[in-house]
Amino acid sequence: MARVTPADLPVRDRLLHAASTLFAERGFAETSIREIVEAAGVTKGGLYHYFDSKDALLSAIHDRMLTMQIARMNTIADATDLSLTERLHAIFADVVETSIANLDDAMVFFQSMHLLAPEHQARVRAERRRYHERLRDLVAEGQQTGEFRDDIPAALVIHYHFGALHRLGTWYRPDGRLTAEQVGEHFAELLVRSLAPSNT
Amino acid sequence: MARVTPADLPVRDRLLHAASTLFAERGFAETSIREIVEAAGVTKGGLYHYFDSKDALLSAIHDRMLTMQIARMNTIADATDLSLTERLHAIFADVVETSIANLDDAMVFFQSMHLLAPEHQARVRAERRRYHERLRDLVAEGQQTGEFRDDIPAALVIHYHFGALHRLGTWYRPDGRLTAEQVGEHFAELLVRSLAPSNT
Amino acid sequence: MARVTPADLPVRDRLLHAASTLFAERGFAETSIREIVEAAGVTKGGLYHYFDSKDALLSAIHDRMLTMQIARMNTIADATDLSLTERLHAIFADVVETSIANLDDAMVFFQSMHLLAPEHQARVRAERRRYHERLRDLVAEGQQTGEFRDDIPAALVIHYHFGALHRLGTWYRPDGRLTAEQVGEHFAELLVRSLAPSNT
Amino acid sequence: MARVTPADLPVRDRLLHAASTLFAERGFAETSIREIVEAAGVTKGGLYHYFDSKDALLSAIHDRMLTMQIARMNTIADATDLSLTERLHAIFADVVETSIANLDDAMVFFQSMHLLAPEHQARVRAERRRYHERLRDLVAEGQQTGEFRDDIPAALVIHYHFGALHRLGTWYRPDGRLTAEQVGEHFAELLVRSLAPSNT
DNA sequence: AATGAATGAGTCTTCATTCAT
DNA sequence: GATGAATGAAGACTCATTCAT
Repeated sequence: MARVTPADLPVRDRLLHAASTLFAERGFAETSIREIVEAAGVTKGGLYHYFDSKDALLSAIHDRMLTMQIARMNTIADATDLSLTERLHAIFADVVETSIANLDDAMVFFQSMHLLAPEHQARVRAERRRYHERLRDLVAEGQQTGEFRDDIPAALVIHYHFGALHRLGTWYRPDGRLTAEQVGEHFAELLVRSLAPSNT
Repeated sequence: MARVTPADLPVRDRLLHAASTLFAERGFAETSIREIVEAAGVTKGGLYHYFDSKDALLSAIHDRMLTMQIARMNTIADATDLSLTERLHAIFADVVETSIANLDDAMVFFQSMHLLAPEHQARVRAERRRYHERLRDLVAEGQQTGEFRDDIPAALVIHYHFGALHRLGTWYRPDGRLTAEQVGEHFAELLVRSLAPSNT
Repeated sequence: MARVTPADLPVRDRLLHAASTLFAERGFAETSIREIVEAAGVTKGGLYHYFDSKDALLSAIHDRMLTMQIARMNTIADATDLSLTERLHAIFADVVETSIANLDDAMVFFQSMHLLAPEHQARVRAERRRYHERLRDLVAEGQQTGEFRDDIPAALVIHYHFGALHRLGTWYRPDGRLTAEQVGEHFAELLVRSLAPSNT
Repeated sequence: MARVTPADLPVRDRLLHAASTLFAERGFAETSIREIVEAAGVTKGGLYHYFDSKDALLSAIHDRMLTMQIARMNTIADATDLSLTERLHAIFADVVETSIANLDDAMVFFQSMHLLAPEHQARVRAERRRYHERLRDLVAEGQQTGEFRDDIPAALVIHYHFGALHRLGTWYRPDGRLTAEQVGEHFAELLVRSLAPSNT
């Protein structure tokens, strides 16, 4: 009877919350529909009333994250009154903070893209690619202006630093020493410093 | 009848190779024993003659990677004639290169530690922790000597940069523009530069 | 498509009936889940909707018998207006009759206690032991009053006569010469006569 | 490496001994060939050199018991210088003692006749039937002479008392209070007393 | 005589999903 | 909107047996 999910939320949200928690904890394939409905305090039939399939649950979690991340990134990237360094710093610190704030969703998002149903996966991958490309372009722009070192391909730089983000869930603990803000600040610092042109 | 695995290897090696490829491609849970034995050109019973369980297959892959990585890292870390920067650079470039050289094994290793059978997992995690701690200590040492910036916790620095390593498999393609050596060099460069003390 | 089981019973009962028949006929280990569901006219998934495992099916059959036998025995044993001889006679005749009336269940019960899951087995054995002890005490009491011969240990006497009961299924045929009542009467007669004190 | 079987016996006997012990302990179906060869300190191929199949092992155990029991019973039954009561007493005491002396074989013999391969089973059943019929005839003869009560069918009497024999293995312990001789004596006593004509 | 690698049919069980109510 | 009984395909694993050496 243990309810890991707030009982006052609408049924659909309870299901999403339970699914996100369980997928993050043990993985998508290792979580059964039975476990999700039990955690959400709903029956099997109930789940299928709101979601077409187990895949649909996963898709919903992805959509939620993707929409939010794209919007926030674009907002900051559009702030042309800031330097490229400042914008990269702000974007990365922000995505780290919001990922920690929604750690279950974020980990599901980062680690199970390949499990999405093919057609949904294509869409998510496309939007994700655009996200990365926009960041890559910021880096490339800085490399042309001399603000950033230019001896490392911009795309690789983005891959590199987003790797760190994707693994947050394996070591970050909300009750640990560091706040989300601090981690965001540290990560962003490492990112921009790694792009500093050599002194010579 | 499609054989994705060299037919001249001993059966046990064919199985390990097939398992590694498939686990890396679609994940452990998403790969069935049937798929593995078909890829290896062996029967189901044959697999269970060499491995006690699907978990044992995963464990064998982990052991192979773990042993190699620890040995290589220690060798370089012990080279006290090199500066800390040089050693960190060499270690990271090396682990990147060897991970790319054994990309399937490496991705399985990095992404499915949590799926290992409990007792095996404990052992792997312990050795992995020692590995990280040794690297963290190198960073901390450099922070004390002033060789590295000291405003970011050493442990977080290690988590950060190994995140990039863990995600290699999601974007690196052997037939792409960059060789393993180049990626190793770039990654190591980003790592050591990110630790450069501020100029002020 | 051969249905050996009444089609009008609830699914759970059909499964129990089919399992009992097959376990009695060929043994627990020699009966497959597939055979049970085919005999019950149900699908495999259906069985697992009602029973957690093949063991659970066996346990359910045991519980049914155990509960009935204990209740009936206690009722008769409590009838202190009857002599010990009369009570032993009545108890044994009754258990023989009810075992024949539920011959499949009874044979499964008597012959496969050792196959029960450990924790269930412990409970069943404990209750069975109390059952035997109560009967043994009736015999011992009669040995002290002189109603029964006292040159043979009471516990051995019970083991002896219940052996006969346990093997009923190997020779009794409902369509044979003897009714359940007759067998019960004969068995009880042999039991009480074997306890008669010697004439000297 | 635990060898439960005397190492100095010929291989064939080691295998029979190991099989008998394991079949008696956990049942035929629950014992695997692997367990037998490990207990006997032999390889799988070795077993199949001496026995055609798992069934053949079981058959060999049955043959051993059957041959012995028939011979001993006939010897005593032929002793026409003894009364029917004396002969029945002697036969039953003897079969109890020899069953205890070879308890594993005996339990396998009594409890797994139905698992024999069909053609072997037919032969064993036929011989077993003759064995029972000869005993039944002794009882019937005594019923005609008035030495035994005649209100209970002779065949049922035999079924009854051999039931006790078949269950010996479930409660008899070699290290318990009673010797094989004592149990044989007690059992035979219960048998002949149960056949005593009524006093009236 | 003996080995042990290899087979393949068969076992129990899980699970996402459907549908009559 | 919601239930939960029922489905059937698929899963990991076991095991008696064979056969080249």
